[in-house]
Amino acid sequence: MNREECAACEQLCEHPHIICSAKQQLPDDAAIRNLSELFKLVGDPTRLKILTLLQSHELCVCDIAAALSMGQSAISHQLRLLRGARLVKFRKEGKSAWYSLDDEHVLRLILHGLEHVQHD
Amino acid sequence: MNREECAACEQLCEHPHIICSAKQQLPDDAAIRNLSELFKLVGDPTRLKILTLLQSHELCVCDIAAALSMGQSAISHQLRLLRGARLVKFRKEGKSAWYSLDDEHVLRLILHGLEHVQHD
DNA sequence: CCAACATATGAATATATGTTCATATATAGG
DNA sequence: CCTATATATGAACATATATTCATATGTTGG
Repeated sequence: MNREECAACEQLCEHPHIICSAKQQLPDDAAIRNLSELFKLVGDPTRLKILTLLQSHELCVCDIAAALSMGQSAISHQLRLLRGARLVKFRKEGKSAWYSLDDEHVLRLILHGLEHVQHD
Repeated sequence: MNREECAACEQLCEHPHIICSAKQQLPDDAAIRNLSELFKLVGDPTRLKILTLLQSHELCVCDIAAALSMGQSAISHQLRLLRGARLVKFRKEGKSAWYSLDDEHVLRLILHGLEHVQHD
């Protein structure tokens, strides 16, 4: 246990031991930031639907918009966020942009969460 | 493939087949809502830290606040959200409230996400 | 009963976020 | 070239959200 880290605890509350041992379980700041950003991205109904739509075929923007009955612009904005986090990738073909999942990891995460939601 | 569902597609865009087959992969609305709420809850740095803090010991509110260097009120508000989604439970003992994870599922989901974040 | 303490909660505030609208860019067809 | 189409993007707006402050509730010890 780190002495300096505990110094603050002892003045502020009653269980410095517990606090310090719990703190060691915390991932570092970068991991927390990245992880919460990942979950936040998947934590929006529109983006969640986009990702599950893409689970087997690539789709172009207008197809996604039509499938979700939403405007093209809204979808495009969300795709930008997903692209930025490398959750989706795309290829251009003529006027169209075909989007697909960038790795299967995310889909597994979603399916994992789905089990959780459907089981309880 | 559902005829009625496809009717709209055919007027609006170019690939009705793809759209309709992609749509079938979508979980129902309730699942999407629950799933995105779950991910949204975990998609906040403070709540993510709270949940990982709790992964092995129960903790009282002031310990969590001290461990995260945050105000008691902020933690209490977040715990309420986590409680509402049954991600944490608590027991009262005298003046203190001891919080713990309500099931291990969530923790596994978080660790799963952590792999994703740390691997790329 | 009173003071000290732990927690909960409502109101207020600042910030983040999702969608829409208008428009820009780029490509294909005539 | 000019038009139609697909996509991207900036600005604006409405809504959601996280934290803080003040305060309420409930418990313990004197």
